[in-house]
Amino acid sequence: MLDRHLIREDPDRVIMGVKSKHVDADVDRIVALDRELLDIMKESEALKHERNVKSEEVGRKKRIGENADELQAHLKDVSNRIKEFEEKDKEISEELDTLLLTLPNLPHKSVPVGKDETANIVTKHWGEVKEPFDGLLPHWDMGEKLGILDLDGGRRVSGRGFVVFRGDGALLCRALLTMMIDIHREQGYEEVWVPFIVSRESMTGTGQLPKLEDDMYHTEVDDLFLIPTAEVPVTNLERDTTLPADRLPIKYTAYTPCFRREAGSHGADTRGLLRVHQFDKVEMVKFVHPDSSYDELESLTKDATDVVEALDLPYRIVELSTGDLSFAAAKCYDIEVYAPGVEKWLEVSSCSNFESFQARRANIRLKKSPGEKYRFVHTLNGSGLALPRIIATILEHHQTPTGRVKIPNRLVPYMNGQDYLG
RNA sequence: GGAGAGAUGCCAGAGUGGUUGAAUGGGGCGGUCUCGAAAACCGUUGAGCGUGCAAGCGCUCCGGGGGUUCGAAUCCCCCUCUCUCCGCCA
Repeated sequence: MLDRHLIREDPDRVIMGVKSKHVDADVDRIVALDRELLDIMKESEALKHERNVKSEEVGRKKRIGENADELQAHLKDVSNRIKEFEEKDKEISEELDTLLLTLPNLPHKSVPVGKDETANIVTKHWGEVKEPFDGLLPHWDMGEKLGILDLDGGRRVSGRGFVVFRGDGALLCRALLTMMIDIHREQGYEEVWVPFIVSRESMTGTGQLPKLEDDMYHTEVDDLFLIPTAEVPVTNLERDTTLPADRLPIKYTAYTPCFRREAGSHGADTRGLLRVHQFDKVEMVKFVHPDSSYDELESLTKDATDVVEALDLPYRIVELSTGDLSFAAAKCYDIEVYAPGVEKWLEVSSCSNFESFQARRANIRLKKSPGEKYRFVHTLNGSGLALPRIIATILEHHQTPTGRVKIPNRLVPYMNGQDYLG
């Protein structure tokens, strides 16, 4: 949600921002409704003032036994007019609120302007991209060969886009999750374990709804949603709270499965582990003081890349352009690892600053000191990391010409001491 | 799923139609006292919106929504949540 003052005072900036994200939203209509609402409010407040003052007079007269019939009749009329204004107010507010939810966050001024991902900027490279050797298998073949990945099993149980890990593959999942969480705990995050199914309010609070409803798994009878990311339950942990500045930053990390219908995405990029309907992920979420959120974004990104480095995987950081930025984000870095089997950079983490966009929707305020104007905290989150593509990359990057897969040193203790698969 | 009880300010807890935005206590903050601290005493302490350079003024908010009334924290209806008991169950 954007600040109504901003929309009121600088509609051009909002229009430009919305356009740069390729979102179709009627800002002019919003500005007009906002104005209309203000006018209604002023008139109706004047009437309410009259009602309050004169009602008190009625009370006073009655107490001393005076007749107040005439005054009461007049006030009846005032009350009816107030009611009319309130009906109008309600009608317009509803339309305005609906429209406000369709407005995306505005990109930060540092974000490269561009129409899509071709305008993204690579800001950092780390590690050596591996030249594919003869016989290097893509992860789906390697996984099946090692007996740790069962794509048919997933299909049989749930359908296309679901996978099963077996034996050391399942162990690898647990090992990765535990290692990641341990790293984040060392970095100062509190580990939380949260519900995987959430209410409509929570989905709206972080901005998935109303826009992305088709991408969610939804339980009809209870109107609950399977989470697409831990961002949703963890950010909503602080919904409707006021946080004192000295408690910030608050840093949470959580493992959750993630459920995505991925409506409409089929084809080349969906093979093997590249795009699945259910996957596991460790997430970091931060609630920070609005003045320091961009510093916090840098450290969040660093916290995510620490994990990639612990896994000895080459990566690059991509700064997303305005056209590639998600609905709620003001700025975002993607972390991509290179998988030599599929010869692709795979996105394994998105680290975003949402500024006050989510906090305003979810009503997460900053406790103000006396005399200060009230503000919302800033929220950020980043994956640290998403499992399937990390596993795919491990199976490809750490694959040896002898047909085995080397376990990164840091992960070995979590694999019960095992240093190779196969 | 059934029965009952409840939801008030940072917390506890009064308040059943007319100076109640809200008693009282605790906590927080400021002060007096003290070398300092504690104790004691005094003062202060909710939020949002609108308007204004500001001081201020106005409106709204006692879980949420609707209703009755000149006037509602207080009366009526619906919903949500919490607690207790019963049932069911991993």
